[in-house]
Amino acid sequence: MNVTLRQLRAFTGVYRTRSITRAARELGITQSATSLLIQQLEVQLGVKLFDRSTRSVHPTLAADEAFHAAERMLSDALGLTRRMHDLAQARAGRVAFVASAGAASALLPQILAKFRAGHPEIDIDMRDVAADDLVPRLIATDAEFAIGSVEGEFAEMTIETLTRGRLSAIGRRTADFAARRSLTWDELAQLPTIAMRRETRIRMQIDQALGAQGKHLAPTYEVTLINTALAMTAQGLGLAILPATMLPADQFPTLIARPLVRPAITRPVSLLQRQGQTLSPAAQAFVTTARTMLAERSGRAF
Amino acid sequence: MNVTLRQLRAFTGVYRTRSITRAARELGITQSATSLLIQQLEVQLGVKLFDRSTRSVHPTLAADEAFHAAERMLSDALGLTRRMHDLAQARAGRVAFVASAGAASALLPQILAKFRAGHPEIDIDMRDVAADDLVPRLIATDAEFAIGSVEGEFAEMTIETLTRGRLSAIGRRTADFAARRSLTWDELAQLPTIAMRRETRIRMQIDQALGAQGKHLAPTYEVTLINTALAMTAQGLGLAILPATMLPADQFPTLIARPLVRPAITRPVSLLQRQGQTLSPAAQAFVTTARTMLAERSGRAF
DNA sequence: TGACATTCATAGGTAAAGCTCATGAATTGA
DNA sequence: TCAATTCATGAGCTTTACCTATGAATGTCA
Repeated sequence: MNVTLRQLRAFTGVYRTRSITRAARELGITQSATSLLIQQLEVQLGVKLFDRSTRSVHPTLAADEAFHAAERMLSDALGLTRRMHDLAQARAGRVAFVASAGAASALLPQILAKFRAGHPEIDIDMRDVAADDLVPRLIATDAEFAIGSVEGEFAEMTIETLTRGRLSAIGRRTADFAARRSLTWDELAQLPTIAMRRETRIRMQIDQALGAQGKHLAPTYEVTLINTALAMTAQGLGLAILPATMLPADQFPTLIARPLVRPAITRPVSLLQRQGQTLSPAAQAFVTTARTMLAERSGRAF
Repeated sequence: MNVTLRQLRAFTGVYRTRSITRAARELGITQSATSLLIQQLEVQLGVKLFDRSTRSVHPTLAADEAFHAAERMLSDALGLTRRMHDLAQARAGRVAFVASAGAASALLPQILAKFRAGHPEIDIDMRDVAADDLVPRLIATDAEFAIGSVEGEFAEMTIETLTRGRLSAIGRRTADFAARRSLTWDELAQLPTIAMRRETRIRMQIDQALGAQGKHLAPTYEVTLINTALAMTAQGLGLAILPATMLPADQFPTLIARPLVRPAITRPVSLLQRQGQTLSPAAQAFVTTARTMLAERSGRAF
């Protein structure tokens, strides 16, 4: 056998109280059990720890030395359990994840704000990357999950769609535009539009979906950055063609989104995890927050 | 229940080897026992520590954190047992004791040298005090024992006589003097003598013992320090009247001691301990050394 | 692709440990 | 001197710990 924390607890108790009986009361066990624990420890360590008469208990010099080590181990044990419980309840910890640039700019700020409010002690490490890098970065780094738009399947990955962003026309809140419930792509052809460049993921998906229907998008402006498109829209240069999820409402309060139909094109916002790896409690809490917020958002019409 | 060191040992084993089976082998228990220990620990801490499939074991982030704390506790435990075993075997530690000035100067140097040779890692704290202070200092300080000449009994003290120093005449190794086996006090009266002053313990004992026989000591010289007496003797000024134990043979190689008889007066060299207090292993070892060396010495004729 | 080997989890039984209760011995204090 | 307190010990019971055996899943190699 070996030294146990029980024995050390009994030992520090007796050392501090100078009494087996009192220590036993503290520990919630009987005096005889405590007596035995001390005897065991003495055998383990090969040292007499207390000079005991039938009436009194006096620590030896060895006990003086052992006391500090014992206290340290016990407080380590307590610290460990406390820390782990904090982690378990997401009162502490760290969330590291990957987010595609689009999600990071439009969706995540609100989620982060809400999560922080509920879990102020949790460190957040968000790595925003280009869409193509989402999965590679999740695989290669210590990120626990990824949020972004991906198509298809990946080996060793779980993919869960959190919400779908409908491809929408985003424009200023004019009476005319606000009255519309949706626009068709054909209607859009008559209007000045701002779309992403052909190299971007979003644009590629649009071209492909429209092409399948024999249609074709001829935007007035083509840009690389989402924010540029939105800023131009806010200036009244045209309607931005983007997933509604990519409109940060607080940043562009004058803009509203109306879904594009015929065909309706949707892009998933997905949560990716490594298969067989449980998320840390902190990450779980974060994902839960994200799920609920995005589910609410899905309920609303874009 | 609570976290146990067993569980932590299993945990660090599995963490390092990434395998329950291998860890079990290391620990010398079965795979199932190890599996259970990990499960228990997870329950205790409220955290999942490993992502386990039927084939593999991967530490979680919580495990990464817990690992360091666990290792520290285990190495503390090992350090504690090692340190205590060292203490137990007197391979380490500290001996604090009180010695009367006489013992400290004549008897203890050799004992210290021998002890140090056998126990080089033990710190020695010898407090040399006047004879009257021997017991008070033992009571008041953390000294574990005292060595010196005491008469009578003391409450709460164990007294063990290690050797007895016969009151002797100490003189130069002349053919004449060396031939003598002993001297009587009456013979001494004819010779030049060097004795301690009347205030000293030794002298008081001499005067008392002689007085009981109607005799009287009239020394040629009276000094306070033993060393002075010996130095004077070495110069041939007379015979020093001292316990034979107080002649450090190596310091005064020219001097020899011959017992004084009619009456023979002896002074004990005693070991004093607090009753009911066990000595530390280091102190025990020291006392053993002292006992054997002084016993040998008693065997020799002074 | 299918047989095999490896690995982890679980269940049942047994050995060991841990605890309580009861009792005894020593010491303190009234 | 008697009562009260305190520690140690032994008997008996309960809980824990462990091992063996077995099952389920997964990776491996022909």
